[in-house]
Amino acid sequence: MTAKRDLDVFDLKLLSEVQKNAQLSQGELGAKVNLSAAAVNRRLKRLADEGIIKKYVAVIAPEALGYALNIVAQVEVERERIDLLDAMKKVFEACPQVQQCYWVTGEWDFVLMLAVRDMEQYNELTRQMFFKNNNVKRFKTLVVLKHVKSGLEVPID
Amino acid sequence: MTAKRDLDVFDLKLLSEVQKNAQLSQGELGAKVNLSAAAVNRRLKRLADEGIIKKYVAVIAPEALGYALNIVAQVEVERERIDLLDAMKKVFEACPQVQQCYWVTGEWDFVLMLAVRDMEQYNELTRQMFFKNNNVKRFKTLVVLKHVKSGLEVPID
DNA sequence: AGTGAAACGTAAAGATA
DNA sequence: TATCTTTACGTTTCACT
Repeated sequence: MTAKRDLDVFDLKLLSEVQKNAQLSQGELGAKVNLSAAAVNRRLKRLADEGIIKKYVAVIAPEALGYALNIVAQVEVERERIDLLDAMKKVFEACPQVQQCYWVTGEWDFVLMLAVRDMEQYNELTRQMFFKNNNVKRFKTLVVLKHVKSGLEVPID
Repeated sequence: MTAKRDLDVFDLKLLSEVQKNAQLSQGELGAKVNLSAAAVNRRLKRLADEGIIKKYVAVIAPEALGYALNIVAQVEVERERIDLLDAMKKVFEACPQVQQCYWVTGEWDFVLMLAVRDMEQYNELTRQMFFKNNNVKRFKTLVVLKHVKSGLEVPID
């Protein structure tokens, strides 16, 4: 998260590759982008040091762990007092079943993506996070029928 | 995606670690879960072979590439004919700015998470994907003010 | 032309699988 | 033990004097 440098075409190609697949060796990456393994190593290290590569993670199949159900929940709050909002964010953030939570403008205040075992677990979570919280004015549930696309890949032009 | 085996406590701990940080060496992972590096190696390989670990990826800071704006778009379709839906899915899937797309029940048919450079790019995308498509009945835009939480981590009990 | 910074490739050393 | 990563070293390029 340090300097603001311009990324050249090698950096962009490397980022494009590793955000799709971080398992290639630096030698293999080098072959793809026309650089030596050492150059790849230096560039990846630099990109990580600068915070451009935030982390490396394994992506797990949720079904394998019994988390086959995804739900989009939209939440409107009663009052937009900053301390109340912060308290809600903390609750959402701390809940392992909340994979993603966005604070948004528009008709709703929060959009959450949840991964749950089943409807019963979702009902329980709504009780905990929504009904119990008297700053939640209303919420709406959208059940995911199918993942058309899911990832965190950033477009690289 | 082969066998359906029961995951033991070591597997679960390993999955929990690598989905947060896939950069630890197998030796370091072993120290965390009380296993030898070789055992960690065998287990990770097996988890990958079984499709439980789907892939390893680098997570990139979108701002570093000029993608500082996220938008949740909700779409309702005109007709739920399967061929029309499939055509829409293909369009959403193929668009690099669409990070995630879910087919859902309820008030809307699709929920999309977009990463765009600016509002202008979003407007352009709505023209391409929504206005041009006469199976899109209506859509609603929620602009993300803040990422409270974002990831693909599966809860591990 | 001369100097310094940045980045490369090769190759050896060190760490990991 | 084989492979991959990291570092050291000498070389190239380029911007600026």
